[in-house]
Amino acid sequence: MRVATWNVNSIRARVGRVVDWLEREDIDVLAMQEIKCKPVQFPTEAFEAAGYEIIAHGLNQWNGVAFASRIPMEDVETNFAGQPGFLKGAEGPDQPLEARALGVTVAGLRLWSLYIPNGRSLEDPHLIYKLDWLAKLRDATQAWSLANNNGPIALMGDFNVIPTDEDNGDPTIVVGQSTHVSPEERAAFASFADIGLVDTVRPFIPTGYTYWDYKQLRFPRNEGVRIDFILGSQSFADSVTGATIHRNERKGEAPSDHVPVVVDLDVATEDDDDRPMIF
DNA sequence: ATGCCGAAAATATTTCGA
Repeated sequence: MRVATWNVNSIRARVGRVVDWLEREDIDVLAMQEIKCKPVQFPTEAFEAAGYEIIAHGLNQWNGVAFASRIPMEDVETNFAGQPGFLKGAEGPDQPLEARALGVTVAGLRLWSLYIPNGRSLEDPHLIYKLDWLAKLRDATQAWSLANNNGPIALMGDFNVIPTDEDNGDPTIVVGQSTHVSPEERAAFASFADIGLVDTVRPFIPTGYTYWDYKQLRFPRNEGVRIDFILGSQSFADSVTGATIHRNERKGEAPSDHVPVVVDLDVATEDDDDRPMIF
C-alpha cells in the first residue's frame, strides 16, 4: 500500500500532473493540501476516471485539504477537536475555522491531511495562531491515541516548520529573522515526538527538500526546505517499509512549489490479491 | 535545461505563500 502527501498549490491548476503522477507511481491514498477551491469546484471527474474517490474540504480560494483514494474511506472528519480559528484583524476565541484539516480512515489507518498555518512573520499574530494550532493538533492526536489503544495514525502534510538547519537550504530563511525556523516553531514540531509520533520518512531519506520557492532560481540552485512530513504513531511506523521524496515533480510544465512525499506500507487491503489473508 | 513567482478573486490590483 502506497500513501502520499502533496501540497498541490491549487488542484485546478495541477489536476493533470497530479492524476498522471498517481497512476504512474501506483499510489493508493493521497493527502492533498492547498487545493484552493470549494468541493464543488474540485476536478473530481479526472480522479474518478483514474479509479480514485475524492473527499475535499475547502471553504474559499485559500487553504483547502483533500484525499484521493482507491481504497474505501470511512469516518470522515473535517477539523480536529479544539482546532483554533483565525481572521485577520480579529481577536478573541470565536474566530472562524479555516479548511486546514481533514481526517479519514483507510484500511484501518487513521490519516490526516494537514495544512499548518504559515505564520507570515515573527511579529504577525498569524505566528501565534500557528503555534496554537500545532499545540491543539498535538493534544487532539494524543487524545485519539489514548482513546484508540495507540492505534495506527499518521499526520500528513505541510507543517510549515523546518525542523533542523540541515533542512534549510534557502539563504533568505534565517534563524532569528524568519518564520519556520524559530525555536518556538521547532519546539512545537518536536512536541509530536513527545506523544509517540515519529518521522516515518527520515529513516529512509535523511536529507533533502520538499519545497523550493518559485522565485530566484531556488530549484535550479537547490535552495529548498524540508517542510512536508508524514508523522506516524509507532504502530503506523512499524508497517512502513520504505519512503521516497519525488523531487522530479518540481520539474517540467507548471509544477507545484512542493513535491510529493510517499511511504510504502505493509498493510493488508481488500485490493491485495498477492498476499494470503490469514485469519 | 530544473532558469530568475504563481494562483485566485476580481476584472487591476490585492492577498497569500515560506
